Amino acid sequence: MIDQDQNSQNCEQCDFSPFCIAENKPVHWMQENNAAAKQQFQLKKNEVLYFPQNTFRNLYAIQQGNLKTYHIDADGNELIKGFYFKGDILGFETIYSGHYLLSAVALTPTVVCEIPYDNFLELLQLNPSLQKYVLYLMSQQLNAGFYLSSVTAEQRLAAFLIDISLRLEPLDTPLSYLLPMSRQDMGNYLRLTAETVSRILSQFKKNKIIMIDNKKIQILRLEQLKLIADIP
Amino acid sequence: MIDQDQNSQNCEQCDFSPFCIAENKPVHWMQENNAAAKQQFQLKKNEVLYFPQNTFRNLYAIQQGNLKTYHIDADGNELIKGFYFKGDILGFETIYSGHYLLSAVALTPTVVCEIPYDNFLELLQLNPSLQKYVLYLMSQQLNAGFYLSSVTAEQRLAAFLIDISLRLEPLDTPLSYLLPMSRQDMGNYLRLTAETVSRILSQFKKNKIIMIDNKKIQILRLEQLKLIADIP
DNA sequence: CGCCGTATTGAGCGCTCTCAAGCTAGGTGG
DNA sequence: CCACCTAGCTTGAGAGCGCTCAATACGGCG
Repeated sequence: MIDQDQNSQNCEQCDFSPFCIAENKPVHWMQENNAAAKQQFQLKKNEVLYFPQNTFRNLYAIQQGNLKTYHIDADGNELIKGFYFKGDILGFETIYSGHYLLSAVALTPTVVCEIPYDNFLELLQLNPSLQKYVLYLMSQQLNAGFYLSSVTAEQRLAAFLIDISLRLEPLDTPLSYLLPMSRQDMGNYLRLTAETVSRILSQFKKNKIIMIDNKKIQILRLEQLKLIADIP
Repeated sequence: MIDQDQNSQNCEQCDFSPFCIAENKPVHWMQENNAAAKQQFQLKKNEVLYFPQNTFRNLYAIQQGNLKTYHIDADGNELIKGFYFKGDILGFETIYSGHYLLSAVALTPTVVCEIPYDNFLELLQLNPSLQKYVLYLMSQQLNAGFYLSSVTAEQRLAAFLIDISLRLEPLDTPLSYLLPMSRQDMGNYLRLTAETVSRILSQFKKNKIIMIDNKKIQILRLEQLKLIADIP
């Protein structure tokens, strides 16, 4: 829970304020919770938002920060299903199963707004433009990680760097940003080992396609990277 | 276009009859098209439903048959994004981009019903239970092919065989069905070559985990297959 | 400043790919 | 009806990409 001022400040910029701000009177959940801040959570790095097998009740809108969703396979490998950044909605994939199939964990300090699914449905019914937006978001998530089907490690990693650059907020320079996840996380998402990720990043750096120093990265030759990634 | 009798016969069993049958009077599209059959298409094997870059206007409900969606990468490889069977809806992933990003092709003789997206939105707004069902379907598609993140070829193929068995209609015997796609298609979906698919199927057969004769397959030891696939 | 998780780099191995040669099944035409 | 024909499937041998294991370097945080 965070203080009211910080909350309302954030909410004005949030695409999902209709879910949180009491403009939409008919939602009984709003009436029971006269302060929207009550639905907001702050997560520290590595803190868990939900576990698999938790009963599905809420979607989560990311106000600030970054999360990953993953599950652990029989051999103990962490298989990352997706990364979620500011403005993304978490939990759509859970609707059909009724419980969370994955764990969701904060990669950095993160603020999320909890949206009870029942209210979500109600609000969609009342608000056609919001409904259209949600279909848009879900459609976008259906296309997430399309590059995972690429054959080589280089292709997938190149496409990944471009994907992240479009979804994260840039630093000072265009196409420069901070990777919120570890090499291991990148590998667990791209089906590569951390070593392979590191090796290919070094190779991109050597070829002056990117500048990289630990988490800080800048794409120097976007066209070249797109060529490798096989993205138009 | 097919004859009225055959059409209405099919529609009664279809979850999406609300989109097609004139029970829902307010949809002006229904009023302009007094015969639902006009929206139905028959596709022969290998016939194309839509191409990439075609403007997105319609969703497609599969009445009968099987399709694949794919795109061709820079090296000419066909990368298959998904297989779609009877009862599935095609086109959700296209909502956000405004045009079809993939090609959709029939694997076998197929019947689809065309659902104009504008009418779809209208109908969702009028029909809360349908809206819930659509969210359910999209959520399901978000989880499709979760096993593609598995590491080994055996894992992915084992999971694939189980997935398909659950989505296709069984033949005479439980867990026996006809694979609607080629070895090459399976490989293009699972990121394997046709040779590797063939080799592993032969190996499963040798180990009496499955019975397989060309397209006809029967799962003999489901538990064993689940173990390999790392599925609970 | 020292610790420990994370990242980098190297050497060797193995799974899957490539290339190639038979084999099978289903469709076509004589 | 059967011989052919072709696309798809199977199987084998060898090569290469990415993995495993290992050692070193870095960097964030106490």
